[in-house]
Amino acid sequence: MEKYLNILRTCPLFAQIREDHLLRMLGCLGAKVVQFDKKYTILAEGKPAKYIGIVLSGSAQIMQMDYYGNRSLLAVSGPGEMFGEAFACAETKALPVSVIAEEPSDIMLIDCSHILHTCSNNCGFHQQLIYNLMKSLAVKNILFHQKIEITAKRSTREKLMAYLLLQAKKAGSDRFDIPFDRQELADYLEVDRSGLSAEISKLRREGILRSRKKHFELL
Amino acid sequence: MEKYLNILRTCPLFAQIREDHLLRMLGCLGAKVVQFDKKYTILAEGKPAKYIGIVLSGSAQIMQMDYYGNRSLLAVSGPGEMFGEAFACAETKALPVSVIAEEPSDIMLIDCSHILHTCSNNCGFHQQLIYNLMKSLAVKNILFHQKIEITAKRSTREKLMAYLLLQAKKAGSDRFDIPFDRQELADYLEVDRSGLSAEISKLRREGILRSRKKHFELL
DNA sequence: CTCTTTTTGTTGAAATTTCAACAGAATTTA
DNA sequence: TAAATTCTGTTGAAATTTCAACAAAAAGAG
Repeated sequence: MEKYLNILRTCPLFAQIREDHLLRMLGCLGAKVVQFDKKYTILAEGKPAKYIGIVLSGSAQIMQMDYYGNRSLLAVSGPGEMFGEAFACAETKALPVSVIAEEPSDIMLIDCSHILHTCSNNCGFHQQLIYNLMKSLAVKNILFHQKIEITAKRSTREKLMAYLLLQAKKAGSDRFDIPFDRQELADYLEVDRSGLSAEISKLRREGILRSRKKHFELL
Repeated sequence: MEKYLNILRTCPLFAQIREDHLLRMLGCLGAKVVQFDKKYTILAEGKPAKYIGIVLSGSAQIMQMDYYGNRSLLAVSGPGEMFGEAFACAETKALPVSVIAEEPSDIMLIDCSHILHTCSNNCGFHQQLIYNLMKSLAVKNILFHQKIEITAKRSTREKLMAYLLLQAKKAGSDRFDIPFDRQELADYLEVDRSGLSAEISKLRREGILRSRKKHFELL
């Protein structure tokens, strides 16, 4: 567990928690670490939503599929980031999403009820954890909000530009890499992949951007 | 303030708070009540996001507009429900949405920093409020999630049916009323109003539903 | 009750998206 | 390195959505 301390320190769930307390706390919470190979399912749709996941290495895609295979990519969590906490905190019966390892990943799983329902030795840590969860959930809300703002646009071009402008702003530069390949970007924007490729080419021809695979430059 | 107690009791922010403590707490939090006429702006896009709003009577629409007037309706809060808490809790600089009174409404506004940063007399209430906020944010996350699940569908018909099926499930009956008029439903589903009307007519002709204004019956 | 305003439904044309199929590039595997 | 697989860009046809304009219905105002 010690080898993960550096990454756990960056996890917002453990903000303001002293490092020497962290290890003991993990024991108290029953945290366990599981390794997943590329494309393996970390949490499966329909299963009880009891776990909070923390990416220790690799990355996790939160996705949803409808009855006829239309994939919707909701978010991607990288090292130090959490997933599943909204469903766990709301004590949802069945998970409406699947979480997939994008690459070989180490994932920490914590049974959320251990955080929500304070243990017998009413340690002050619980209060901090709940505060941290509240903060994280607020931020997640805002991320969802941004996704809605982007996908609410009516055309592929508008969605794409809204997304790229946001990425540029986040990167603080007109040159940046996105974390998606074409299919994933299409799934995130909720559009057709081939139409997305066509639109990117069009923007390139119009001199609005330059791009090569995951790298983009806005001109 | 007393006359609002009945509705405040139903607000998830005050879950598990004893009624006799509630009034004092509201004073401590600097809660104020403001009345808004129909279509008036309760919170304006771009302003600092410091307030949590609670609908005491009437209802509030959370909406967003892009540069060319495409409206997107994110959510509607009715009596006892909160709005703006995600932005306030995340301490967002500028509000990315506007909140509009759908009808004449009484709204309670609470400066969120009074909840987040515990006051000198470190009352146990703060802990409960933060726990309640955490729970509410988790639920809001799930609501956003449902909206994404609906609007991720590719056609007007699929979006509409996904929405109606969810409403039917929520109502526990195939006959139910929706809280939107046609334009609002179109704004929520992120589709064109006239196309939505046409689709509803088509579903009616196909014998899949019956509807009159805001009332729907799935057959 | 009448007049005005708002809401809803219809329509056809224009624009866009989706779909399916394929070819070339890039990457991975053996 | 060669072969196999995955990813990306292209294309044209079919399906859908948006847009604009209008008429009918319903709701609100005086």
